[in-house]
Amino acid sequence: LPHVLVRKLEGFAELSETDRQAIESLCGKTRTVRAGEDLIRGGERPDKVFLLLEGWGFRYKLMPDGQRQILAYLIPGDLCDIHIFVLKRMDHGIALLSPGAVTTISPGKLIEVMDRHPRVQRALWWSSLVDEAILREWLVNLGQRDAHDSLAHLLCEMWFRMRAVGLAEAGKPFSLPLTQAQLGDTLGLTPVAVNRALQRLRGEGLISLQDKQLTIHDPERLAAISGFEPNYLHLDRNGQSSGLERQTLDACER
Amino acid sequence: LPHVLVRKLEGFAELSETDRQAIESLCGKTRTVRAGEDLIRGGERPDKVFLLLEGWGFRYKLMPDGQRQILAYLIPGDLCDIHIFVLKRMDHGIALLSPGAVTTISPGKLIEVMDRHPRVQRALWWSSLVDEAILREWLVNLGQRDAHDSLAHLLCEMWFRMRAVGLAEAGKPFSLPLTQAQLGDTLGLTPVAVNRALQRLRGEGLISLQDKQLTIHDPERLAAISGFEPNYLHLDRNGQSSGLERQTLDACER
DNA sequence: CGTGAATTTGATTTAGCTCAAGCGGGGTGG
DNA sequence: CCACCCCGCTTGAGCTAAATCAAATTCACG
Repeated sequence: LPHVLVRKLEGFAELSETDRQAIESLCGKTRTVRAGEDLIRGGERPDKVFLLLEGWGFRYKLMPDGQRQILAYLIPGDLCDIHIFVLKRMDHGIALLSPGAVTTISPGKLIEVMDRHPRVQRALWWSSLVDEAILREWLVNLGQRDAHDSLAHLLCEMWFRMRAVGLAEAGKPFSLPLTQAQLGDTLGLTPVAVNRALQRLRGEGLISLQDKQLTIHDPERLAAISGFEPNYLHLDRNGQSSGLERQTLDACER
Repeated sequence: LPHVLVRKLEGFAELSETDRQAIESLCGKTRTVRAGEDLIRGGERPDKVFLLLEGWGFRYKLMPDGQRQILAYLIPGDLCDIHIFVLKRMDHGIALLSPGAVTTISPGKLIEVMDRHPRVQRALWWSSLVDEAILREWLVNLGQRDAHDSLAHLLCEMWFRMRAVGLAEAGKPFSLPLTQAQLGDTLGLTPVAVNRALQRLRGEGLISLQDKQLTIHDPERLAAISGFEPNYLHLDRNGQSSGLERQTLDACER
């Protein structure tokens, strides 16, 4: 089975066999994690990088009144995160939504691999740029779109992301292990607003969602109503993931 | 006069004299930019990096209906941006809010300097982590805080950022060249909601804002009501900006 | 089975939107 | 030099999407 991180990074850069081996050598022992378990909490000093192997995770911030804002979803292959170990303390927490598995990577080893394998470094860099682009698009969701449209947009995004790592295909249902309350914490809505928006999407024949399995019946229409433009995910390299400009690539290569 | 980018990066890492010279050598000829002028538009292929020398800039996305979401503010010393030249096309635009000046940096030269000056590279990396952290905090603003609190939070943030580059000091007014409509595009509010929230902040004796000059009369109270916690800006290195953990620093140093 | 969590539905309230009108000041052109 | 105009700010009066409150129903799991 192809390593989940290799698969993800191959979406961002062409990797050699030794690149692939280097990536695989990063991983330590895997650890299973219960649903809801924190990998790290806001304010803690991170000393290792987690790689999510199975299940979904999420970044979050807690408000003094107990409200929660979800800042990102992590799916298999995502690092949590490549670079935060540079900073003294986490400014947010990371937890699992569903039971899953992670492996830990030591910062030192990661830096070593990045030094020796520029293509890997570039792929990691790229991937963190995509994370930032997603954050910007979520800002648009919260700032400009109403409940119905922002939910539609989020579902489109998750479908594209899952497809990019081989966990979803056109026309088939895929796993979306989120409660309506968690969707609400993502979009700044109450659970009841999420419920009604979901009803409407179902009524419009756009999606089915039951038992945490989401089916998107009409991706084009769903994208159209929500203004979803997949370019921000930078996934257009050979139809999958975005390519580098040649000159920049060469420059990076030294 | 100390170079604006040097000053900013010194907030993130201790730099040697040669580091400082390398940074200054990056800059080409400066160009003045009119208020409202685009540096780059969404969808374009970036081929250079801009460094903002004077004035305020902002990142934005346009909606099909003409609505605008502001994604970030850029103040003197900010790069727009260090790394986006890796990606094929901009997924957002960058423009100036006020008349200003920029200089352009070639990607190749930047990569060369980063290779030769690891401390500079780390400072740039750090600074992009802070940008991401700001994005996360804005998400909390839009998702969880009401108009009054999110406006208060944003004003706190801008005060801290301006202070960190020496453009504001405690008790004194500083330049905030934003219209109420632009504040609205930032916080997902209409201009009239912004106006009323500003009135209330003024009425509470927290701020004065006239002629684009903002005075914060009671920073503690303003921070308290909005739940502002400056740690996400990672500015605590010797009271200014956050320090690296020793071991990580050494690891990065190779 | 039973219990707590997740979903659904309904009724009411409200923060912020929309629409609209007035005001002030700075820049432009006659 | 003045008149005009445009833009940003302010204020007022409804309106509406989503919040809040509440309860019923279904579901997952021990």
